Amino acid sequence: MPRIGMMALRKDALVNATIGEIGRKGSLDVTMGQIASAAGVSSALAHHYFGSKDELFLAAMRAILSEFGAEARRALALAHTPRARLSALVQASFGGRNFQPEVAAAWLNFYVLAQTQPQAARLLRVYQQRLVSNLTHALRPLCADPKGVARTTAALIDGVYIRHALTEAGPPEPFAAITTLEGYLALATGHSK
Amino acid sequence: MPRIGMMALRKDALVNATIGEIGRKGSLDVTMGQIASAAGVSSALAHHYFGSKDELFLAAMRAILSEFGAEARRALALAHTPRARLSALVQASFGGRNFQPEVAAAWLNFYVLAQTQPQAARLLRVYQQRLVSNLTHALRPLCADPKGVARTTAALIDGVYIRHALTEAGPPEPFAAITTLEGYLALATGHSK
DNA sequence: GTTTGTTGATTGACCAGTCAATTAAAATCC
DNA sequence: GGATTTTAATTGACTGGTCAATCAACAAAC
Repeated sequence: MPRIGMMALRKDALVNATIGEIGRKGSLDVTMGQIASAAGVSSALAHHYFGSKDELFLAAMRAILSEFGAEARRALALAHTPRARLSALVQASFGGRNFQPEVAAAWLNFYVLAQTQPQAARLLRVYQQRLVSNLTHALRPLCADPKGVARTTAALIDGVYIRHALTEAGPPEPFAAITTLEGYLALATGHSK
Repeated sequence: MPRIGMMALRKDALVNATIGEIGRKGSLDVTMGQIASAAGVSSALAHHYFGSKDELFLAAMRAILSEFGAEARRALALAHTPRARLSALVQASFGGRNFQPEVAAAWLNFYVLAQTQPQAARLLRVYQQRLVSNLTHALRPLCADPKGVARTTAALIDGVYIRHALTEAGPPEPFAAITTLEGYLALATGHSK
């Protein structure tokens, strides 16, 4: 079996399995064994590659965060006006794999993890600061208090996102979430999408 | 030792200890032993009165929810205009024991519990529906889309609340939170506080 | 023959829930 | 009012099970 280059493959599979299992179970109370067998390997291998459960969780969190970051950058690149950049950020928050129920549930659990794990807290702070900073930048030409509106927008995104994670609806339904955010932004900037 | 009437006393102490320990630890990963000794009793007694850890958690959740409900009712009773009722609901959300860091942290964890425990999910749904319904009622004479604004307001409350729980600030600082909410409501209704 | 990948078996700790036993207040009876 | 029976309160000790982490060993590619 030992073809070389398995490491990256297995790490990926384990990270995805971690997100999946946390999402499915809706809790951080998943065992290394469950994660490992969801990834098709033994629990010993998960320890071999990640060292500890905490580090595996952090890796999963980093994966989600960087996936969101990539999506945000992609959407921002296509938007050429400040107003369009706002909508791009909203769409990135509520689109793609980021809005699938299991990922949303995992995200909620990472919020909890951040209360115990300093590293998780750091990751979350970076994400939040980047989002607020992006929003502020886009809002600067559009309203009088860009920073305040950006903070409110970020909080609203979190709130809507969490409500979505809780009402474990079957199919992801981002329209309502996006509409809510666009409604607020139209109000706060005076510019509709 | 067996003075009668201990039951209510001990149940209260255990429920408060549960909230306290979950808040302190920032996670549902607290043992019956920790909770019990924080309440000054043995873990066997906690089981004796509550039967299981799940039921103790549910009791703690009910305590938080009903405390919030009481505060909301009290604040609503003092408000005699729709606009004042809105502010009363905001103040109840961000005031009192409800906004103390440990309670906020516990609240966040109950969100997670609601993904596993059907009863916890039910409690949370009831709270959310009541809040949206109260907000809608107050908003009806103030704006064109009371239900939509109510839902947005509820999501914003959740988002702001959770950000507060995460940035484990030392002293509770409700002013910023209330200002954020009042800012949105002024925008959405055209009426400042 | 060395490196990389992989696992089964094991360990050590921890924990929810149970139980039998103990205490002393309260209720009932004479 | 004293004796005794019931009942509430309380705990220490125990159990069955779970799980993260370790380790020694094996397999196959290089």
